[in-house]
This record gives sequence, C-alpha cells and structure tokens, in this order.
Amino acid sequence: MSTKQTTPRRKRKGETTKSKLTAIAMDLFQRKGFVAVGLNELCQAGDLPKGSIYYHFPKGKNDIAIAVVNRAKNEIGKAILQAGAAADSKEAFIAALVQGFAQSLIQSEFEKGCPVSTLALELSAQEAEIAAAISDCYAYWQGLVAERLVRFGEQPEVAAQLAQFSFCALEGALILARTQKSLHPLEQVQQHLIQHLSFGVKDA
Amino acid sequence: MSTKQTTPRRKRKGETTKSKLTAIAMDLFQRKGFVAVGLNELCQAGDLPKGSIYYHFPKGKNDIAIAVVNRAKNEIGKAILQAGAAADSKEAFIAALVQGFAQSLIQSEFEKGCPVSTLALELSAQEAEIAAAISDCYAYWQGLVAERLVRFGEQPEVAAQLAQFSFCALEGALILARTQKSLHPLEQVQQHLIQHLSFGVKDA
DNA sequence: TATGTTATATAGACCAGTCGTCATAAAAAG
DNA sequence: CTTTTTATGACGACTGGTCTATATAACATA
Repeated sequence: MSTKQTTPRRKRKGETTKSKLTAIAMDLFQRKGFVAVGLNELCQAGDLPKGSIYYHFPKGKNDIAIAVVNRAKNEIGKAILQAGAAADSKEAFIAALVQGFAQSLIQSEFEKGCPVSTLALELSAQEAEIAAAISDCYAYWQGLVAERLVRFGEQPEVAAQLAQFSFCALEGALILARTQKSLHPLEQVQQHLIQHLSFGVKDA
Repeated sequence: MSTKQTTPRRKRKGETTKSKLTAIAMDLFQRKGFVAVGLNELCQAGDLPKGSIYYHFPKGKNDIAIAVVNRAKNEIGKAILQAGAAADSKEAFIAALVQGFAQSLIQSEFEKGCPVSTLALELSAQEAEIAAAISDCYAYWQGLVAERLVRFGEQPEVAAQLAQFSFCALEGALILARTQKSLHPLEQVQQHLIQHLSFGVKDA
C-alpha cells in the first residue's frame, strides 16, 4: 500500500474527459455551428475514441449541446462578475463586457462570437430542452448584469430592461462583426449603449 | 408563323422553378438552419425532383444560400422602404421596422427570425463568398435605414451609426425572442431604440 | 408540317460521411 | 478472484451533396 502509487484521483479522469469534450465542442460549435460539426470531428479534435461520447453523453449530440450551454453560462457568467467587480461605473462596466467579446473575436480571427447564439438559431425551434437551457442561460447573464447595474444606482426594473437591451445589441453586433470581419459594429454598440445608459431611462 | 401560337412564356418556367426553390429554401433555412436542411427535404417540400437543383444552382447548396441572401435582401429592402414611406417620424419608422419582424415571428410560431442571420453564423467563417453576400446585404439594409433617417433630419454620419446600432439590437432581439418564444425582447428593443433616437446623439 | 438544334428539366447512381449501438476490453473496487 | 465501473472502436442503417447521362420542351429553318 505504501509503495504502490495509488493515483489519488478518484474518478477525476471521467470528469476530465467529459470536460475536455465539452470544451472542444464549444469551440467547434462556435466556429462552424452545431449540425456542421460531426461526432467524428469532435473525437479527432480531442484524440478521443468515438465510443467515449456515448458513455459521457448517453443521449448523444443533444446532450453535448446542453453541456456546452451550461459551460458557456458559467464561463461568461464569471466574466460578467469580474468585469462588474473591476469597473467603477456602469459605463465602464458595459465597455468591459463589450471588450471581452471583442478580444474573443480577434483572437479567433473573427470566427468565435457568442457560444450559444449558434445553438439558439439552429436548435431552438427543434429541441425544446435545449431551447430552455439557452433561455435560462440568457436570463442568468442578464440577471448578473442587471444586478451590477443596480449597484451602480439604477432602479431594479430599469436595470433589467437595460441589461436585456444591451444583450440584444451585443448579440447582434457579434453577428455583424463576424460576417464583415471587423470590430466596427461592436465599437458602435459600445458607444451608443454607453450614451444610452448615461442619459438615463424613463421607467415604462 | 402568324398562326403558330408561340407560347408567350419564353424562359419563364425556369425562373419560376428557381424562384420557388429559393423561397422554400429561405423558409426552411430560417427555421432549421442551413446545414440541417438537406437537398432531399428541399425538393420534397416543393414537389421538385432532386436533379433539378443542379441545373438551377450549378455550384450546389452554396449557390442556394447566395440566392436566399439576395432574395432576403430585396424582400426586406422593400419592407424598409415601405415602412419609411408610411412613417411620419423616425420613431414611427423604427417602430414599424420592429413590428414587421414581430409579425414574422408570431406568424411562424417563433420559428422565423432574420433570414440571413442563420446563414451568417453557420457559413461566414467557412465560405468567403457567402460571407461577402451577407455583409453586402446588411450594408444595403443599413443604407436604406440611414437614408430615411436623414430625411427625418438626422446628420448623415449619425444616421449611419444609428442604423447600424438599431440593426444590431434588432438582430439580437430576434435571437432572444426565438429562444424564449416571446415578443418581450423585441418590445424592449423597440422602446429603448426610440428613446435613444429621441434623445439625439452627439457625433463621434 | 417535318426536322434539326438548343435550352431546360429530370432521374437515379455514387461514395463519403452521419449518428448511434453494442459486444467487448481495461481498470477499479470489493 | 469476482463484480462493478469506465472506456473503447468496429459496425450498420441511413442520409448527405454531387454528378453524369438521359429525357422533355422550345424554337428555328425549311
């Protein structure tokens, strides 16, 4: 017992593999879309055997999509929290959010925008379960943003509206930015959102 | 010569078939995405034989995508012009635009958003030619909107910015609206865009 | 009206690739 | 050593887009 190096990882290997697969799927779905990425391609990209997928994701490809959505939910959620903690005004906060996506775009040569919008467009009409996960993800993000806006002095209801409006503009800008391979739409959105925030909003 | 009833249709049948195919493709791509729609499905939906496709679209599926983009460019272009002609203020103009997409959403039970955003996300990274067509399409739409905003008294440069910003917000709202099967995002965007327009924008 | 020639349209074969399954193999646990 | 968990890759049923060869329609000339 003492000499035998019982690898202290209990069942981490499984989690590692699953997590790795999810990460790769997120990257590829983002670039090429959900349907366009085959399971073979996924496995090859991660040096994993094909059979592994159906051990970790028994329901197949759809299961992967949901895992990707949840991973994106957490990752971007963290980014929102960090941006919020670092900013000292609502304007700086929004700017930081936009810049985060801008970074992702240029680092991927304008191939990676929002990790869930592709899934949203391809699957929301077909797979109710995935649509629900995506809807939940968006709501979560918007909640985080709204929460931070409240801390910057915004009324809760107005904050929620602004968060949603900002996300819409951001999502749209990401699409345009990808197709024309330019940060220009993002810059516009950033500038106008900040102006819109500064002017204040009358409650509905 | 005089008696022979030279059927007055010259090559109309061809155009009809091609146009029909394009229309069906636009509908299906919008709902399910580009990759998810097979050529078989396309033909069946239009009672057309499979072989016909490669007569009308020699380069295959990508050709169809481009045709769809151009059709959408024209259709929505017309809608923008109509909305512009009917509106008596920039606020009413934007509202009419948003309402047009809202109609499309509810009529399709939240399956049909923007006809080109699906293609944009699925293909812009892979197929440069299609990406160019989409980019051109967006630019055309934005130009039409900007033009009308100028007639409502906006400065040309500001009008162009506002048009782009509005389109970003609208595109994003369409995605959110589809996933949560609700017009709420569109309503928010409409309300905030109108506020943003009314307040005026300082030039960059 | 007949015939020749081009434009339009169709049918189906083709192979690569799809997802998902299953009978095993390896590893861990008891 | 037995049992349970974890992992594997070959296999099958099927669909994907593409292409070549053939058929139909439209028109021109006589």
